[in-house]
Amino acid sequence: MLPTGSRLHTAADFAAVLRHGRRAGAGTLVVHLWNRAPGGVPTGTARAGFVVSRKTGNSVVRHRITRRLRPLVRRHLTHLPSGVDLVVRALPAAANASSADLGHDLDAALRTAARRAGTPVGHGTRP
RNA sequence: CGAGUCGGUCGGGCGGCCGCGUCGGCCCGGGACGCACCUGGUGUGCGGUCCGGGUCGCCGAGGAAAGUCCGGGCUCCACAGGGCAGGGUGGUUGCCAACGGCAACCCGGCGCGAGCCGCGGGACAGUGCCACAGAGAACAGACCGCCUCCGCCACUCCGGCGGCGGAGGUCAGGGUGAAACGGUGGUGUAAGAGACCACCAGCGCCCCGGGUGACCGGGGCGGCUCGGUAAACCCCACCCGGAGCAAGGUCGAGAGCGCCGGUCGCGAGACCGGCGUGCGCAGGCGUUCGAGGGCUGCCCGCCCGAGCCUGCGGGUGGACCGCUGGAGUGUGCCGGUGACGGCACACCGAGAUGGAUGGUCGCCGAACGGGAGUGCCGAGAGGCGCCCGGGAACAGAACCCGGCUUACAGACCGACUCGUCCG
RNA sequence: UGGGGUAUGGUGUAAUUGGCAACACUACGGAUUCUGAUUCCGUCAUUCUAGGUUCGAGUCCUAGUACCCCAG
Repeated sequence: MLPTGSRLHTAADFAAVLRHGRRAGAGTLVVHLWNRAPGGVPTGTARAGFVVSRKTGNSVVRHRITRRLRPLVRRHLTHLPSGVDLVVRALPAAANASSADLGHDLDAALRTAARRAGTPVGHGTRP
């Protein structure tokens, strides 16, 4: 589990990011990126949340996807500017994707989303 | 050795790096509180408490955590009672907190057997249904056949015999069907038939014996045979309040309203702070005539009772408790055929909240697939061994238990049955 | 968490008390035509799965699978 300050907590948080954020997809997942404070007022650290639909698989499959995504997202979270919310939505194809696949797709999706949002995003150090 | 039955246990292991949650210890910082001290500052120290951070340590998914099919605990709402309706269960005796669960036994069916399977009460309380086929299907029926009698015709070795038609008798035989006035043998008869007899099967009643009981064994009598379906309606016996941890509780916030104080204003009033209550508007029904609620539906009766219902708008939508120590787990002894019960000792084994219990890498690794073949056993098939590949099933706590059902790669242990061979 | 519903040819729907699974469209094959369209004929079902009751199950019972809906 990510630290409390780095997580999205309520349905309203998720709805705001999915509604207003920039979207970018890559193979197994879709990334939504939204800056809560565009004026530049720092409102805390970057936060992240995960969405895995029931169509993806049963509970074991869904939980495994979240567990694999969590450390991948954690690496990016420290490089995101404060006030940025991130929602990672896993597609059914993620059910039988390895961690390397997910990490590759996450990097690509984050790059395009950040370019569209005009937010500078530092690259996570990937092996 | 092969084939199989039942019960039980486990359900990948080790390590490196990174990471998460609860609880506890230590350290640091902060908030309010209490106490103490003085140089009387919103100061310093101490104490417990709350929050945040760091660090160390313990522990951290399952046999089904699943489906949510039953039964309970817990919480709230309730509850004088009666009748009808509704739902559930269905051999007997036990076990259990309870159950639709479990055990043993009975009955029926299957299997050579160990064993397995069964919604397994009632069809003389009543109603309904039994298609098609078939002559006839529910207090049945004469199509073919068999037999008797009558009429006509033909043949005749004069004894009869055959054909057609009609009137009857008959269910033995054929054929239909899931099911056809019980089966075999005889007596009897024109031919037949429980019409009669013997044995057997089955039904009902009675008696004796065994068993707590379901039921079993034996004997006698009776009428002579009397279908199936209740997972069709139904009858009988027994059981059944409702909702659910988003239950429910504590604290905080809150719009509106009321009161008090302060500031501004000549004033109406506006703003700020504190306290209390817990919102406003519209419509309908109702407080003697009783709305509404009370074991869900209906009726009778009884009780509570001043609010209730609908629509529109607004506020809060936070934290904590409940939350894990329980019909708990393990071992031993005792009672019981067993389910289970009793006693003693030991142990604490997850508590998340967009939701932790992991991510990644390396090594070892069962099933399984392929190969070399002849190292060992064997007549052979094959087995053990060797090499390569391969890499672990079903599945994730969400208040907690007892079951049931369903999914599941495999491994191991115990008891037993059948077959073959050897002694 | 609680409750309800559906599943039948490729698709959309029928099937009285249990008794021959029906209709329309599509697809395919054939006929008609010089060739097409139209028309006509024919073919296409494990009634979601497994088990049971019954002589007999789409229908009744039990268990499961998939999908959909409602309330908080």
